[in-house]
Parts: sequence; C-alpha cells; structure tokens
Amino acid sequence: MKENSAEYKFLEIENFWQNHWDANGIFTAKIDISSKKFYVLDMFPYPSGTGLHIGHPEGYTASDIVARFKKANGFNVLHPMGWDAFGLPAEQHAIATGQHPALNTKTNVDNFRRQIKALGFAIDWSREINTTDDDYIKWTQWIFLQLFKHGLAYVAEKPVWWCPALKSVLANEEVIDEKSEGGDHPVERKNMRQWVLRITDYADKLLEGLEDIDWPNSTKRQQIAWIGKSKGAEIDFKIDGQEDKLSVFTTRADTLFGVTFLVVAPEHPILSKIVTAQNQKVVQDYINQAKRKSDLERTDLAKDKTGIFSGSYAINPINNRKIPIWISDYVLITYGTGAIMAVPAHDSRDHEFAKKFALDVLQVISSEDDNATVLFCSDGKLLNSEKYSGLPSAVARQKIIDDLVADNKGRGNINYKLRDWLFSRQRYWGEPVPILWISKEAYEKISSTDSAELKEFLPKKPVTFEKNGEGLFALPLPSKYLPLKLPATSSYLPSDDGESPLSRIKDWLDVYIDVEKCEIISANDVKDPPKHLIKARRETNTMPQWAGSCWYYLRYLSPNCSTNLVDPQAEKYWGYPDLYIGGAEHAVLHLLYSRFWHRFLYDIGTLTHGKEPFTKLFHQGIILGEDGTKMSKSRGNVINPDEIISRYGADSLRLYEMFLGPLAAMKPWNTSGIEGVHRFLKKVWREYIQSDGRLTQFKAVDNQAVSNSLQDTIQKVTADIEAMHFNTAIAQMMIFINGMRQNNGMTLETAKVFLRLLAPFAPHICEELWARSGETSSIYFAKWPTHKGLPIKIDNYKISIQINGKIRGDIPVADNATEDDILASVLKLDGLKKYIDGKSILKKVYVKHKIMNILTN
RNA sequence: GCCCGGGUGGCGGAAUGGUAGACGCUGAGGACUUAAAAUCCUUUGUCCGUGAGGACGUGCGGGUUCAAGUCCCGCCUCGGGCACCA
Repeated sequence: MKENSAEYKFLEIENFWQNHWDANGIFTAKIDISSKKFYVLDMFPYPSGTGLHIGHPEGYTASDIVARFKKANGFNVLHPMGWDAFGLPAEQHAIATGQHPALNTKTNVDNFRRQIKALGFAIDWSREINTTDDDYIKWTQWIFLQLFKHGLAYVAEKPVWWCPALKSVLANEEVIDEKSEGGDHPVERKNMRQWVLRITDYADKLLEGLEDIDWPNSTKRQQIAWIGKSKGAEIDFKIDGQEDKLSVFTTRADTLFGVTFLVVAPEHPILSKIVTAQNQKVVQDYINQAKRKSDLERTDLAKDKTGIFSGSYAINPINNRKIPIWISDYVLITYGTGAIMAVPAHDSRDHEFAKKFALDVLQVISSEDDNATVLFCSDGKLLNSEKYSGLPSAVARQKIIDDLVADNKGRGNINYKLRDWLFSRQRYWGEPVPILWISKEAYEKISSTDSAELKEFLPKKPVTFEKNGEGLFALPLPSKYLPLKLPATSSYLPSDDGESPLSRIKDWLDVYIDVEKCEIISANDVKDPPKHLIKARRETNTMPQWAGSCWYYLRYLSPNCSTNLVDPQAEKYWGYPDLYIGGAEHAVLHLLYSRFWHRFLYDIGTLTHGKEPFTKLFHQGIILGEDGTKMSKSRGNVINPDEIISRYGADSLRLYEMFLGPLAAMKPWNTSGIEGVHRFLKKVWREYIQSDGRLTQFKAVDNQAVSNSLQDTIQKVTADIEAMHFNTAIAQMMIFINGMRQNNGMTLETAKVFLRLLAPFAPHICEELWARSGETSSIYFAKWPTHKGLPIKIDNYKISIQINGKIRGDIPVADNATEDDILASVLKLDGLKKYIDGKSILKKVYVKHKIMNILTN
C-alpha cells in the first residue's frame, strides 16, 4: 500500500491489492509446457438478482486456497470463473418490465463480478465466460447438432411434465414431488411434442465411468440409483385360449414357480385383447379412475392397492399353470414391459395385492433360518419348484433363464430407470434449437444434393414429426449459420398451449432455403419466392438451462477459440478440472448431463484427453442461519457478504468460512465467530507492524519452541490443505501465533514463512505484510515453505500412566527408558504408588513415547 | 420402506485404538483507561470436596481389547437422497 499505516485498515488494503492483482494480470494463466498444470473449477453461479449469498464464498474460498497452494507448489494453475446466465428469473423480469433479459442479465453479472472480485480470489478473469454470449451459444448449438447428427436427439410426442405457472415443460430431474424444482409450482402430465436426448444410450458408460473417479460416495450412489440398472429376464406368458403372449420383466426368475397371477398397467395395449365382454365396463371404469389420478396419488405408498380382474388367464411357461391376469395401477407402463408376474410370497407389493383380492400365495423360496414364512423377499433356497428345488436363488435364476431361452419362452434382459433427457423448453431466454422443419420432398431433395454444406449435420435416419397429418422433417442448420441468435421481440410471455414466444416472431420463424447456393434466406427478404426455394420454418423451442453448464469447463481452456469448441492444444495441456468444487444439489442434474455430453464428445473425437470430465469432486456444505435453519428472506436470517466484508474485510470472511467446521459439513453461521478470526488477523498484524507503522524489529534468533512450532505448523497446514481440512489448518496457525507471542517474537525469516502459510487463506493481509517486509514480487509467486525433516530430537517424553486401564497421571521418561525404568519412576511417585501398593503387578503394556498400562490383581 | 451421512461441553468443532474436549466463540473474574472501545492476563465438561483429590462423562444397550469417541453386533434419533422401477 502507498502509506505505511500502523492500523490494520483491511478495506483499503484489500481494495489496493485487488486492483494491483488485476492491473498486473497476476492470475493470468498461460500454457507452459515446462511446468505441470493444475485446473481448479468452481461450479459457476447463476447470476441472480439478489446477488451473492454467503454460501458462494465458501466453495470459492476452498478452491482458491487450493489454487494458491498449488501455485506455491510449482503448478501452473488455472482458476477461472463465469456465468450460467440463461434461466427463468431473467425472463420473468423481462415479462414484468418489458426489458430484454440480456439487460437484466448484464446488470446481475456485473454485480456478481464485483462481489466475487471483492473476495480477492486468484481468478484469471481474462477467461471469463457467459453462457448467453453469442460466441458461447454457437458451440452449445454445435454440440446439439452433433448429437442430432449421431442420432442422439429426436422429437417425440410424449407425456411430459408441464408446469402451468412457468408455462414450460420440465425434465424428470427437475420435478420434485410434482412441484417444479425452481419456484415450487405444481406440474402436471401433458402430451407434447418435445426434443429428447438419448441419454439412455449412455446408461452403461455413465455407470462404468463412476468406478474410477474420486467423488463423494453419496453422489456416486445417487447417480447409480438414478440410472437404476437392473438385470433380469423378460418372460413370455401365453394368454389362455389365444395366440398372443404377454411379456413381463423380472429380476427374480428364481421365483417363477411362485407366480400366482399377472398384473398389467391400465395403459397396457394388450387390454383390448384380454378384457372379456362381461368385464368390459368395470375395467373401463377402473382405467378412467386411474387416469384421473395424479402421479402423486398413484404412487402414494400409503394408499391401498386397487385393481380389477381382466377376465382372462395366462399360462406359466415353466409349469403350464393357469393364472389370472389382473389390471392395477401399481404397475407402471413406463418401466419394463408394463406388465409383471406377481409372486405374492416373495414380493411385498404383490403380497399386499394378493391379500386384498384373496389371490393364491405360493411359497417357493425358503430362508436360511426358515423363520420368515409369510413374506420373504431375499434370496434363499428354492422349494416347490420341481427340478430346481433345493438350488440357491442365484443359481436357479440363471438356470431357469437358460431353460426359458432354450424353449424360446424368454430372454435375459436389462432395464434402466433412467429416461431419455427432455431437452426442449417453451421459453424465450435459452439457446434456440438450430433446426428447420421442412417437407419430406424437400428433405429428400437436400439429402440427394451433392453439396455437403447443407448436409453437414444430417443424421443417418431422418428425425420426423407429424403435424396436422403432414410429415415434417428436421433439417439441421449448417455450422456457418451458428450461432442462431435469439430474435428481438417485445413479448416474452410463453403461451398457455405450450408454444414458445419465438413461434410468434413471424419474420424470424419463416425462411427459405436455396439448395443450390446453400443459403438460408429470411422469408421477409423474398417477395415472390422462385420455385427452387424450399420453404422452411424454424424450430421454436429453446434448450434447457443445463445445456450451457454441460460443457463450460471446456470453454475456459480457450475462451476465444473461434474454430473449435476447445482448442486442441489447450485441451492437451490443461485437460479437465483436477478439482471440482460445488454444491451437492447438482448430484444427478448437472453432473449427470455433463458426463453424458463429455462422453459423447469423446466418442465422436471432439475430445481426446479423457472420458470423464470431473475426476475429483468435492461438495461444500450448506451454511445455515444463526438460528440453525436454512437461510431465507422470510426467516430474516440471511447474512449478506457485502455487509460482512465492510465490517470485517474479505480476509476475515474467507478465514471464518473455512474455520467454521469441515468444508463438507452443514453448519450454522455465528457472527461472534467471525469476530474471533478477525481478532486473530489483527493479532497477526500487530506482530508485523509496530505502533508507529514501521516493520517490527524481529528477533535475531528464534526460540527453540518457536522454531519447533513453525515446523509443526508447516507440516500440519500442508497436510491439511491437501486433505481439504481447512479448519484445523487455521487452528494450527492460531496455535503458532499464540505460542510465538508467549516466546516474545520471531525472526523475520520465520515471519515470512508464516505469511506464506497464511496467504492462501487470507491473501490480502499477507500480500501487504509481505510487501512491507521488503518483498517486491507478489506472495502469489512465493514458494511454499518446506519443513525441515523430523522435529528436533526430544530427550524427555511425557508418557501417561494407566493403572488397570485408568489414566492416573503422567511422568517424564528418557528416550531410552525401559519398562522397568518407568515402573521404578512410577513407584517413586506417591500419587501413582498408592494405586499399586499392596497389590501384585500382573502385566505391563508399554507403547513407546505414549503410554504405559500397569495391570494389578 | 430402501440407500447414504451424522449424533462429543453453553455453542461451532478437535482427537493414526493410547492423557477426550485442540482451536475459536460465549460466560466469569482481573489489568490498563477519567470512561468506553481496543488490547492483555486468569478461568470455564458435570458432580462431590474448602483444598489436595475423587467419581462420572463422546445418543442408548451389549461385545472385542491391557486400553474404545474411534472396531463389532443390536437399537434410538437427526439430516440428505430415492421411493409401487417388479
């Protein structure tokens, strides 16, 4: 700083150094093949109108500590930041004000940038990206077109979650208890035309990829459960008296002899064939009833099972037993074959159903301890199963499947809970889907043309959609038309019927294609269209917010590359994040979608560095309000980072958030806690700066205790940062300062070592003191201190003495003391001797330098 | 119901099977000051005891061990995720 203030003027110091770092490009990352890289990534924020909340600095500070630590350890560090800026709030603001969402987004981004900069992170701001920038949209659309080209994007009319309040459809992952994930609005089922991405094609790859990445166990588990792979078999049951078969999916082929009825979902197409005339009316009533129920009601476990007999029977392929076919909404049409074989003795749901409708229960599995008789759902030994009786479940399962396969009555099969990813939204503020809809004839004409340009992203199999009896074909925009920008409009309101606001912008919507010239012309510019022009209409859906966040970690590597999504050289050097820090709430959304796109880009050769984007992931915990509940405006317990910084400074805020507790834990904010770390920083300051504002007269030689403590501190802080145990690292630095003060100070050399240890946590104050102690280069470039091997040899250890397992005191012992020496010392001390007097010693346990346990009768 | 995590002073939290409660906060007492702020010192798990000292103590009940907050078995409870997925 310019003037040599005696006081710790944190605001001036922080402001000064932030400007200095910025102006001098201290954190600019450049490819340097002579040093190893380290890429630290934060989950980039959605720049909301309310600004940064106190949870943001938690994750960002953690990543910043690691970034600065790695830099000091010789790594070439990349630590970027950007904005996930598409999203509903900006659009709702636009609807309310008529102002273009880009304007509101810019205001919010500026505010976020100011707030994040005020925390002094070692971020390379020259790499800042924004998912709403045209240059960024271009590549998001390009990836979509690659997916399209490779047959992974298609259009389907399917039941989707429609949110009337948001006037948009939502992905499965975005719906929680029939409420929208954002805003908590009710959602309903509706049939609509949608873009869908075939993420299910990647189910197995997404599972396998989890095996060798360093992620929190719970997050891996969540993804595994979400993908929901189950191995089993499809078994064909002939319908009695008909040629038709009914296939069911089961993971328990070993219970096939225990099947006493079949159940089909009310939506199952076979119903038209199996419902007998006299059952027609009651079945129809039941189906209507089921239709009226919301999914929530249907899946409510508390409610009773309902169902109705179809009137038909099926034949069990393994023993030709005739069994009734029932209809019930506890069977889901969306999973497996929409039909199940019911084994009421060994499945709780089937059991419940059988009990309610008085159907047969036949036991075919016995448990090891044969206690469970009524309902036993685990594996066991088969009984009542003819030649399979006596076999363990796992063996019988395979044998039965094999035999069914040989008889052509079934086959092994795998089912997933994962559904394809619903990828379109009926909103304005998102990336337009770069597709034109044309007629079949036009599509054929383009397909057969010699010009490659229009066929750049053409898939092997056309994506088509039927609208009002007319077949429409999806034509991908050539890359020269990317980015497809959002057209200007004054009306951002989506319509109630699920059409995007883009569908009302006529002069954008309608275009002509000149096949010979490979040009797309706005319909506005064509008065009397010549015959050779092909009429086309743009797709009006936009992409979901996840699209931009799926690949942003790649764009940071070469944010200005205009020829590639990521510059191959940059990818080769920087690779992917070595550490990714962010909230656990994205466990199955962003983190699954992102892995899917990454795998895909790897498969098509766009990426070459590796199959998984995030090899090491860490979730920071949530910071609760002072009352221990979640921070919210309505509770009035929100802590504003701006206020904290103005009262205590950014260094105190950073230090406090790291000192609160383990990074991963959920923990409450406590304002007097931040006073504590602020006091610590003031104490540090006073050790370096005298009351006249000049540098302290440091000692010529450190006390033994101080130099020992310094070595301990180097060791502890280093190990703790590596393990991301920031709270205990800070505690150790406090111990050092307290102890050093009791020993009346330290040397300048020691003082500088300490600054380097503290700098990743509290960079501004350390940079200031570093400069004041005569250094001219930023502390960011200073090397991490190394500890000098083993601590100085100690001659006298204190060991604690247990008598019969109880701690009774401690005694000093020499390094080479024998058990008998120690016992002799113990017997010299009355306080210990009294426990042994009059008793005989049966045994001694001595753990060197730690403890001796003396056992008496 | 199933799958993950947790449960330690007044509070946030420390503890490679080896002196439980580091560090910080809070509370109490004191120093400095005309006073306050700031700063510094002492003290702060519970109970018994004037004290020295003693007993108890890491959600509950068992167990393993010379020794258990830590390992094993069975519960209770809180948080998160999934939820009729056959």
